[in-house]
Amino acid sequence: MAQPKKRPRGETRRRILRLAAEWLQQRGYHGFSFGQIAEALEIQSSAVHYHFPAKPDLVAAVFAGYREDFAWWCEQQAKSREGALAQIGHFLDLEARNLDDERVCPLGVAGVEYASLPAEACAEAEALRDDLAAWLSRRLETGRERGELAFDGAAMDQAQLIMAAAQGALQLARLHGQADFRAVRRALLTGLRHPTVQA
Amino acid sequence: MAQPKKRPRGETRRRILRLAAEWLQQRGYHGFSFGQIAEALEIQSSAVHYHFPAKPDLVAAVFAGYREDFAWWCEQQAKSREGALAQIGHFLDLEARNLDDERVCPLGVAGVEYASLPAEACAEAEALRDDLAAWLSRRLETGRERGELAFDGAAMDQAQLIMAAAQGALQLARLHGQADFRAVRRALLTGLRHPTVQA
DNA sequence: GTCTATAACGTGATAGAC
DNA sequence: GTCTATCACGTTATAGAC
Repeated sequence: MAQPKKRPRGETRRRILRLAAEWLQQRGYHGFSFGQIAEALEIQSSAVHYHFPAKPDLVAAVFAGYREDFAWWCEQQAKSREGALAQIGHFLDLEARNLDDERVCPLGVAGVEYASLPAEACAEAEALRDDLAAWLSRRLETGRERGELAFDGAAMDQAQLIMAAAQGALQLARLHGQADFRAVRRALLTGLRHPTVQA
Repeated sequence: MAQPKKRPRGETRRRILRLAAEWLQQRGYHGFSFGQIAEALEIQSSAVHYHFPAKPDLVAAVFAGYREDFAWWCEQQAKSREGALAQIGHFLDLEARNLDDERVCPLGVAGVEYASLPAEACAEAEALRDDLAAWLSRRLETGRERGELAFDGAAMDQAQLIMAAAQGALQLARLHGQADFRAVRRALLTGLRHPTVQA
C-alpha cells in the first residue's frame, strides 16, 4: 500500500480549502463531497475530516477565507488612491475573475441554498455581504461628495444594486455566455458616470 | 423535454410539481429529494418516480412550468397597455413575489448549480433566460423610442442589468432582509427614469 | 497528519403486485 | 395510479492504528 505523502505543515489544509472554494462556487454546497475532495487531492476522506470535522466547518472556513481575501484586497486598493469610479470598476473586475473558471459569487451560493445551508456558513456569508456593502457604499458616498459620481437615492441602495447585479450577472453568464457579465458591467458604470440633470 | 404537450389531469402530478418548484427555489437542486417530496405529500417515493422517472425529468418539467407561467403573464401584461416603466415595474413585482415564501429566481438556482445540474434542466433554464431577456429588451427599446425611458447603451445591456440585479437582489434579501430587494428595485427604476443630459 | 475500516444513513432508482 | 419491497450506491462521520 502507498505510503502517505509528506507535505509541508498546513499544506493539505490549504489544498482542501482551495478546492472546496472552487467547487462551492461552481456546484453549490450540496454539489461536492468529502469523498470527491479526497479523490481529487489523492488523500483519504478521513484526512479531510481530520482538518475539518464536518462539512459545515469546512464551508464556514471557506467563507471566512473569502472575507480575509477581500480585506486584503481592500488594503491594496486603499494604497492606489484612485478615484471612486475606477475603484468600483476594479471591484467589478474582482468579481469578473470568477468568469475564468466558471465560478459564481459565493454570496450567490449562500443566497440560493440558504434554506439548506448550515447556520455557520450562513453567518459567515452574511458577514461577507456586510463587508462588501460597507466598502461599496463608502466609495459611492465619497465619490458623490467629490462630484466624481452621480446617482439618485441612497448610497447603500446603489451599493446593493451593484452587488446584486454583479452576482446575478455571473450566474447569467453561465447560462448564456461571458458577454452577459460585461453587458452588466457596462450598464452599471455608465449609470454612475451619468451626470445628474440640471433642473 | 421528455414529456409531450399532453398533460395528464393527475392531481398528484400537479402537487409534486408545485412542491418541487418551491423547494428548488428555496434549497437548490440538491437540497431536496424524492423521498422528502413523498413524505410531505403523504405518498410513496415510487409514486413520485411514476410521474417523473428521474430527478432531471422532474426539474426540467418545473423549469418548463416557469416558462409557461411567464408566457401567460406576458399575455395578461400585453392587455393592460401600460407604459414601459410601469411594465418593467410589474416585472420587478413579479420577481418580488418570491420574497413572500423566501424563494429566489429559478435562473439563480440554475446559474449557481450549473456545473452539478442535469443537462435537461440547464437547457430549460437557458430558454427561460431568453424569454425574459427578449421581453425586457423589447419594453426597453420601445420605451426609449417613445421617450418614456432614458438610458445609455444597448437595450439588451439594460435588460441584462435588470435581470441580473433582480435575481441577485432576491438572493441578498435572504442574507440580510427584504429591504435589500426594495433598495435594488428603487435604484433600477430611478436609473431608468433619469432623463439624459442635454449637452 | 494520515491511514484502514466501518458504521449509519439517505439517495436515486427499479420490479412487480394490486 | 399507487403501493410494497428492495437495490446499489454515495454520503457524512467516527474509532483507532501507525
